[in-house]
Amino acid sequence: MEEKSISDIIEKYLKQILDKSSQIEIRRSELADHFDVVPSQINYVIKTRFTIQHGYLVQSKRGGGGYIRIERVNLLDDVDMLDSLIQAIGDSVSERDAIDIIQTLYDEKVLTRREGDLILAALSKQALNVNDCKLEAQLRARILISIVNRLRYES
Amino acid sequence: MEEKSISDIIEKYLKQILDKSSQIEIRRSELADHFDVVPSQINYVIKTRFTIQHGYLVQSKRGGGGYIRIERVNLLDDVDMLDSLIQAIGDSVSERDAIDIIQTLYDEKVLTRREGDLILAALSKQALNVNDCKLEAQLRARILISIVNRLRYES
DNA sequence: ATACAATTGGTCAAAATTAGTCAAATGCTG
DNA sequence: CAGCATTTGACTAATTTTGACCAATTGTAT
Repeated sequence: MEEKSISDIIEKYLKQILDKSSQIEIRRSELADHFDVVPSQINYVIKTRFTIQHGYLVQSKRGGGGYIRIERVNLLDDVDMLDSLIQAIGDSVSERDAIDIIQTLYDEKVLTRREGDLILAALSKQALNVNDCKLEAQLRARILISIVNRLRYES
Repeated sequence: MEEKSISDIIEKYLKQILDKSSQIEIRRSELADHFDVVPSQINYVIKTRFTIQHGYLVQSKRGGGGYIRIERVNLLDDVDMLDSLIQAIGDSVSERDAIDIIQTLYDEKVLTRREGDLILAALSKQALNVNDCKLEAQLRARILISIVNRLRYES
C-alpha cells in the first residue's frame, strides 16, 4: 500500500517484530547493512516513526555492545495517560504530530475512527491557516489539549 | 463526449482505473511523462476533476517515495444540507452560534452527542483564545467548515 | 589507574527526490 | 473580441537519503 521508500520498509519490518514482542534490540550498523543503507538512516526512521506520539519508547547505548532498544508502550496502562499526553503535546504541535497523536488515540481505542477524522479536520493546516506557522502550531496544541481534556469527562 | 483536451484524457484514464479499484496511487512525474505533459498539469486535472464534490479524496506525499493517492468515497445523502450550513456559517462564528450549529447537527442525527462535545471543545473560547475576537471568530468558522466538509463522506 | 585504541550510536546539514503553487501564455467558445 | 479553460514553467515546500564529524562506552597496554 505505501512502502515506497526504504524508510517505510524498515519501519514496517520493525513494527512487524514489535507486533509480537513488545520490545526489540537492534544493532544499528547491522540493520543498516541488512537494508543496504547508511547507519544514520536508522536514526531517521526511528526519529520519524517511533516517537512517543506513535506509542514507542526508544533507548540506546553506544560503545562496545551498544544497541538500540525500541519498546511498544501501552498508554492506557498509564493511569494518567491523558496527563502525559498533554505533557507531550506541549504548547506547539505540527499537523504531522497531530496525526500521529490521533492515530495513537485511535489505536488505544480512546477515539473512534470517525471522531479522529473529525478532529483531524479541525486541526488541519487548511482549517488553522493563519499566515503564521508558529501561531498555527500553538493553536493546534491548544485545541488538541482542549479536546483531550474533554475526553476526561466520559468513557 | 469527445475528449478535446489532454486534461480530459487524463481524467478519463484515471476514472477508468477508479471504476475498478476504488483507489489508485500515482507518481506525478510518471503520469506526466506518460501523457507527455508537465507535472503540474496533473495537479490541474486533480484540482478541477477530483474534488470532494465529485466524490474523490486526494492525499499525497512529497520527497523520496512520494505519491498522489486518489480515493473514491461515498458521498452522503444530505450534502445539500451541509452546503447550506456552510453558507450560514460564513466567515465568522461566535461560540454561541457554534453551539447552536452543533446542536442542529446533533438533532439531525449527523453527529453523535460525543462527537458534538469534542467539536465544541475544539471551538471553545478557551481553545481558540488568541487575543483578537475577530480572528477568533474567523478561525472558528474555518474549523467548523473544515469539519462540516469532512462530514460529506464516509471513508 | 591512565592513556589510547576500538567499537558503537548520535547529530546535523547538504543533496536528492518528490509534489504543490501561482501566474503568464495560449487556446477555445460563444 | 471577451471570458473562461487549459497548458507551461519557474519557484516553493516536504521528505528521504547520504556522509562527514561528534560522543559515549568498552577493551587493552603500560
